[in-house]
Amino acid sequence: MAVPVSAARGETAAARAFREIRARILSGALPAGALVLEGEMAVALGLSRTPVREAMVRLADEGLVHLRPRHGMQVKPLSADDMREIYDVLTELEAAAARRCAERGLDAATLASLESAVAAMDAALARDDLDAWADADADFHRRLTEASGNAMLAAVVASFADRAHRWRMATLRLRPRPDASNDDHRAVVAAIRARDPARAEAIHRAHRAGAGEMLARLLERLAFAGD
Amino acid sequence: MAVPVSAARGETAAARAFREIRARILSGALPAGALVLEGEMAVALGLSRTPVREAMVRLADEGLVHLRPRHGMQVKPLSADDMREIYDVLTELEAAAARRCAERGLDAATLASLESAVAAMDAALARDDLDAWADADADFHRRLTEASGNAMLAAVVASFADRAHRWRMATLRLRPRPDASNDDHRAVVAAIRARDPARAEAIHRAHRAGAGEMLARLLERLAFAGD
DNA sequence: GCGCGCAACAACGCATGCATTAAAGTATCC
DNA sequence: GGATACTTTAATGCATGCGTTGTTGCGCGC
Repeated sequence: MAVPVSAARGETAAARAFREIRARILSGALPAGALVLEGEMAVALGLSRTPVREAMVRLADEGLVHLRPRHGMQVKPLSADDMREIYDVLTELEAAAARRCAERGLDAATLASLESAVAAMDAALARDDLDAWADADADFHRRLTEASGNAMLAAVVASFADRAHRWRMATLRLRPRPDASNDDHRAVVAAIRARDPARAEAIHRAHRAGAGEMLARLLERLAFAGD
Repeated sequence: MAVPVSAARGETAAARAFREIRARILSGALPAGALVLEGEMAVALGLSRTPVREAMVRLADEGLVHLRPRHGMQVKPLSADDMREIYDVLTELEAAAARRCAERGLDAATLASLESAVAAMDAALARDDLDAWADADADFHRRLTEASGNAMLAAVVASFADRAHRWRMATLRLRPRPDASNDDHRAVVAAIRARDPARAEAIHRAHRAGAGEMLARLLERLAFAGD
């Protein structure tokens, strides 16, 4: 069973370890709090400890895990407060991205790509496919930040979205139907198209802040129920 | 000469390598564009390649260097546009931090620590000690973001401040005397003390945006002059 | 019966060696 | 004379081994 998982040609073992461990965390295969030893993961991936160790260091740097010498890598449990911190950062940076898009003005192709992402969200919701909706939603946010023209901002947002990803997925079916989200996104795109920076920023800020607070409260309820 | 530089007790070799290489980059001892092989750095630090390699991976993740297999680690040259991207992120996040400080209200000790940082900037400027001024300035920004109550935001800001650090230092004596900076900081602290979030955010935003644009233009002039 | 100390074990952190591979230099052919 | 192919060299990426260190379990003493 030490089959190298989907061995991409030319990919280094370290990159593969990073990608694979990250995927297992984001998918929930490695649940929050899980302790994984270097040796275990090395065997599981069919590699030696060296590339696995490198991957763990990178994941720790990105905030997904915590390294506890002699105890292994621990998948970081996220508290409601952590979620608020993450969403505060996302709110500020994405709202700024929306404003920048409206200021710069986007070309027709980029605008169309944003609108098609919203359309995908609508379609997913219409058929009650929440997983597809979440994918389309993440896609929209990614395209928006990339369209801002600031690649470093987009990278930070992507990293923070990663950290929150597990919990967004875990609460996907516990939260109200996200019809309002689709409306918000549509309004943001409209504001960008209308070259109205203040409106684009305000709508997106309210959207993210609201979503963050909702998730944080949901986590608080879950933690309470779990006790 | 393979003397382990300031070997802190209990610090792992990898941590030491990371800290030392980072320090050399920030201080300019390793100039932008410099190519350093794993083996060279390992000898220079009196370590083996393994911890050095780990440090290089981390530095690459943090955006300070670029890994070019067979060519070594290259200290990232920063363009004026890179500087604008960095400062845009800093502007958004620090302005948010200032707002949050004013919203939450800071205890007397934290407010005093911010004011003492401004006082240190004043004192440094009064004796024309620009290096001390830059240290005090960095200290102020660090304390402000940490006081925001959002540790993740503070960590991102610190990371981006690192990336810009080399160029701030390089242009320290080419820019106008930063008297206005001190005034801005004083005004931000006053707004926080007065619990005026909008004013705290607006002042700090203008401060960072102005500084970023000045630095970016300075870099453009330098690049032009360097050709 | 409880607490403290010691010993065995296991994971880690690092060094080292090896195979791979890309780059550079050289020689040969056109 | 120039270009191409081959050889050589060297840096990398990874595996492995060893010393260190922290932990856990057991035994002994109180």
